[in-house]
Amino acid sequence: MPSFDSVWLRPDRPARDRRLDRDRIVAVAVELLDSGGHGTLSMRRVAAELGVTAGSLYWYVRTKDELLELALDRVLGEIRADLGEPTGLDWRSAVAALARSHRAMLLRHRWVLQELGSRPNLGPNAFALAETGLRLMSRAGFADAELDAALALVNDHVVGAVLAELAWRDALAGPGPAWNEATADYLRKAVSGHPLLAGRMAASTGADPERESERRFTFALDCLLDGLATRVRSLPAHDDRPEPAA
Amino acid sequence: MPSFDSVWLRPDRPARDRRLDRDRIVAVAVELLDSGGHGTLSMRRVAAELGVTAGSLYWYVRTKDELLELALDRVLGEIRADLGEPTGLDWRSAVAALARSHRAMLLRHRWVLQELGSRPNLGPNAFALAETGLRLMSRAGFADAELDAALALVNDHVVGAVLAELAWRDALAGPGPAWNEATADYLRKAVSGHPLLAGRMAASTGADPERESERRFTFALDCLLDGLATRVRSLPAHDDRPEPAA
DNA sequence: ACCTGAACACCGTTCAAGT
DNA sequence: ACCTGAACACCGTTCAAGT
Repeated sequence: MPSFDSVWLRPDRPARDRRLDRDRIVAVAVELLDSGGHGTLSMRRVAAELGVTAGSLYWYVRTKDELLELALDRVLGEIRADLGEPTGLDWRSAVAALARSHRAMLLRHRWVLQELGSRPNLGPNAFALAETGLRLMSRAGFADAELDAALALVNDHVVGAVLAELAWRDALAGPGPAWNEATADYLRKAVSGHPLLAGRMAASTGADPERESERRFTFALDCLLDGLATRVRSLPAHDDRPEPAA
Repeated sequence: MPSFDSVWLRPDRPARDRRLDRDRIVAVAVELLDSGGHGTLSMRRVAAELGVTAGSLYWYVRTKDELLELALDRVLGEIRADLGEPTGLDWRSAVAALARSHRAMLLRHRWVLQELGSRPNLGPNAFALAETGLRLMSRAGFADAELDAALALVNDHVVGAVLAELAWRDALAGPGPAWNEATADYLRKAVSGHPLLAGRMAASTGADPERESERRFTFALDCLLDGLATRVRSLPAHDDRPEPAA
């Protein structure tokens, strides 16, 4: 157990005569991650991109892991926070819009999912995003323990769905140049004992994977919101003042 | 784009006078991953554990990534496949049992989630698991496009929920020795503009995180199954013969 | 205060050479 | 056929020394 000493406890150093700051470093890191995933991110490469030596980064950031933490929070800021304010949308539409914005961000930055599971997320944008979600669920009529359970239901599904989507995206792009005869043979044999799976695979070959993903996401979202809706009517309409502290 | 040349296309070499095989290598890899995550898995370490040099592993496995693929499929085999056979359970209970078994595996092997998103999963246990899930959903009354959408809904939620759970597990263990005053200060300030979040955090301090996770998982599962149930009655009861091929 | 340059202890992977 | 041993091209991180 490392002693609890998060990046968020140590603010950026005040500017003086230097050539670096956290902001520029994080920007380069996000760029590298976007361009080629974790494989293309190294301290040496970030430094090179900034015209500097690797060691100098450690003046601003304690470890590579901290840099990833900062990068994660930065892209979390891309999710629509305006949905927290009253928008005139009914709660289902608002929750769906937040989920779609969340999903879009995860698809833009494919490396983010690897980060989400590895540590608690203590950046300001993470907190702001959570509050936005809680606001929507609160307006929907949830409170107390059900408030975060309802939000988690939607958030967790977005994350899980995009994870699966990313894993299969390239493969489902269909018989590209990489699909040789041996691959087809293996797949045939692998599903031979699995009739339902074979049926689904046959039915989905040739389908546009992007549209397919959209369809599934919409189906899932509808299911989730239906499930939530049955639990909502028991509660009176609820405004978004803070709950009394415990 | 690497040409498509999965591990699953190249069977293990026939046994002769050798000291290694895929099985032993994968077993050691899983052990190392379980004990300390990705950080403790290296080709050199696996080799050392087997009394061998790193280079020799490459006789059985093309890359470290392939080794991870094999390790993933191995632990996928720990999920209850017996639920695919008729059990006498109603479909909700059967789906719930599969989801719980899935979740338990992910919690036992915390490194698995990192693998799930990184590539399509072509191992035999992955296919068998998919067929099991499809069987349950088919018995529930789903067919065609809704068959895999329904399964994905449940699977994706399990994955997303465990991801979030693992991220927060240690932190929510509460004010351990690592929680110094600075951390508390930071958290207070960070949630100060977020009343709903502050309320939830206050309400959850001191709660047993394991029980809390269980509660949320159950809530979510109930929601999902309710959502699915409303879509199921329109279809006649359905046996699990293969669908006609396309 | 900020950055360099060199070093340390690791990696994954390749490949001649041994048996 | 199977494994060794050395090498290559990288890593993250540390730290004296420079400015």
